[in-house]
Amino acid sequence: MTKNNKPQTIRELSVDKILVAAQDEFILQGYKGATVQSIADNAGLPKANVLYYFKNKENIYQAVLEKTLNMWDEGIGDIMPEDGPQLAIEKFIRAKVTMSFNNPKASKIYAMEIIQGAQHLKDFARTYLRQWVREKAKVFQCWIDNGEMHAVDPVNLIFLIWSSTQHYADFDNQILTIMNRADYETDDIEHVTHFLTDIILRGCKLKK
Amino acid sequence: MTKNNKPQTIRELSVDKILVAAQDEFILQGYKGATVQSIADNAGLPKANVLYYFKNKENIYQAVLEKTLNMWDEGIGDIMPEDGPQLAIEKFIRAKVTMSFNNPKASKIYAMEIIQGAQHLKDFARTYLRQWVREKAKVFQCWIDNGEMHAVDPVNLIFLIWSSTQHYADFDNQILTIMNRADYETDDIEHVTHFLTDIILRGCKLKK
DNA sequence: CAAAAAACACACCAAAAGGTCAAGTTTTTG
DNA sequence: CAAAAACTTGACCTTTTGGTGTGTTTTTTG
Repeated sequence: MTKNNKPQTIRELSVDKILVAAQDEFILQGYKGATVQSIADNAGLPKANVLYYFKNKENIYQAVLEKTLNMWDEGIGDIMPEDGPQLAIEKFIRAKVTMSFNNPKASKIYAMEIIQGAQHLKDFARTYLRQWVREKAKVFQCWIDNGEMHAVDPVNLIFLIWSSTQHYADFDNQILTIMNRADYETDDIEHVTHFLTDIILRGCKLKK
Repeated sequence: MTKNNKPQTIRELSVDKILVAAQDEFILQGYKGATVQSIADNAGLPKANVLYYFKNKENIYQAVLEKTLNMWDEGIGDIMPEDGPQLAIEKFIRAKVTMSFNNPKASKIYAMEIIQGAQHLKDFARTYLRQWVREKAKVFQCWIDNGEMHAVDPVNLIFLIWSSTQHYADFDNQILTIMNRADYETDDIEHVTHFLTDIILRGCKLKK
């Protein structure tokens, strides 16, 4: 990972501005609805300049998707056999909740892509994900076989944790409306993490 | 509800064909990306004919949204005080899971609308939802106060049930890919319902 | 400091798409 | 059965938009 803190080239700086603007635009308008002009405006660049850095709209979107997937990958945490089921589940939930609150946009881009049939997602993402779930499900299965954990379907457990955590990112508008609030606050991360951990751990008989 | 079984007018027939085609198109392409031409093609009508029944694209989308919301409303089941927490939660989960499997498209349309900021949703829908959650949360709170149920945050419990059930509709592509299957089967409804009910009921200390 | 490379930006084009029109045809109705 | 109402449809217009071409300016480099 190139993580030079500040001294960015002019290219890196522009590309970054474009990607940030593009993410917003793609979320708000969808792939087809997003216009290069609008991305350019929000990035503070003329359209031709945007198309100087990215050959075409598809390329911009691919770059946004890639950035999103990297973020997902980094933020997912891990499920390690040595942690044991209780700690592993808690860590996993905490990682996902934190990511949902800190980076809702990444979650939304990804969600829309999947809902719409993953038309732009390369195969590697699909197979990679399947691999990931298989692997982690196996870890849960071990715990179950060892009697460290109640026998719940591991794959559906992963789905449950994904869905319940990502919901706070993808549906933030609806949640805030329902709770009659303008924005999330930092406390919310802890509160939601605690709520979900409590229910799911007890659901797995890992807590009284 | 006008539920004449067969003798539909030519108008009802055409409107229906258009709405079915439009739903698919809006899911696949998003609002801006959907084209009236494509909707017309999939409905088997010329474009001008589609625009004879609906003044413009926005109206088509509003009609699709309305149909979706009605479906949601009918399928949501209810949370009735007299059922008690255990039965009520089970009924609620079953209703939502069933709807997710039987009508994933409605869920997707709704999800996309919310993710994108509910730009086309009338206010009444937002306030209605808030009202609904408030009301049901109050029922849960009563059960908690009466000691019929462990003290879990009712609003987040509703979110948990929504998210975990709708996930099977919105992300069906991803789930099927991961499970290496082509389609859902009828058994899946029962399996998922049982899985979620089991974990969530135990999470609420309503089951051993 | 000059030449080369990178970045910038105006003007333009062709295709796509929303929507209108007007002239038809079919169905309903009195 | 005739008039009216409902429906159908190809042609057309206008706006939007992705993308290009060309020339200019800025930055880097030897």
